[in-house]
Amino acid sequence: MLSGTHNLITEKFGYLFEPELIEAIHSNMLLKEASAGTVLIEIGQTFPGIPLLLSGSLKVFREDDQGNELLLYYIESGDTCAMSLTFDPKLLKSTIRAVVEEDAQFLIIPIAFLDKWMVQYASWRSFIISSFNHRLTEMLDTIDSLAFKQLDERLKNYLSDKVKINGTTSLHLTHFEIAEELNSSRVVISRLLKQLESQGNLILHRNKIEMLLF
DNA sequence: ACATTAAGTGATT
DNA sequence: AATCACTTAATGT
Repeated sequence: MLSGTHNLITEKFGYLFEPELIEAIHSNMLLKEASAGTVLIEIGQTFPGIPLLLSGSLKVFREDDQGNELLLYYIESGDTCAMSLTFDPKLLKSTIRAVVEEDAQFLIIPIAFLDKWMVQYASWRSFIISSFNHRLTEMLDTIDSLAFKQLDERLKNYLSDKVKINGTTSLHLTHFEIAEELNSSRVVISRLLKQLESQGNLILHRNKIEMLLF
């Protein structure tokens, strides 16, 4: 009973879920791992179930009809993906793309249980509701970042998010990669970064940005 | 030494 | 803020 995965689940979710629920998760889940860069789900694909992230982090993208990517939010360990929380199996087509940011371990829980546990476990119900809440708040942040903030503000937010997510101030990124994620162009990003460098916020290297203030 | 790829820059829209 | 055209710098072969 005390397998490694069981402990892992208890460690991440034990403070939230009652033992019976942990037990139920344990006997119905699929444990998966994926390394950085792996595309977990593409737009239009069907979710096999809902994911619970145990370690690592994911980034979630939206894409417009011309194929432009836009970073929506990050998912960290202990989180689930609110976009996958549909109760109607017919609606389980993904409207987003999820890519592994840092090597990740996660559980897949078949959708059937999502519904069942909602009525069975109070802790599950509040977990689902609070992750909706959490995600909605975060989504509002990105919305007003898009609507009201200039690109240099978005870039600053992007960089400090990276520092937070990766737990390091030394970011291994090219200007081109940043431009893609913010849906801008490489030249513009280079100029803004140069500007931030001259303000003493960071130091630029090839393939690397050292963050000083963030 | 040469090729490739990342980053920097002035000019134009 | 984006794009073009070009330069310069870093890195791999």
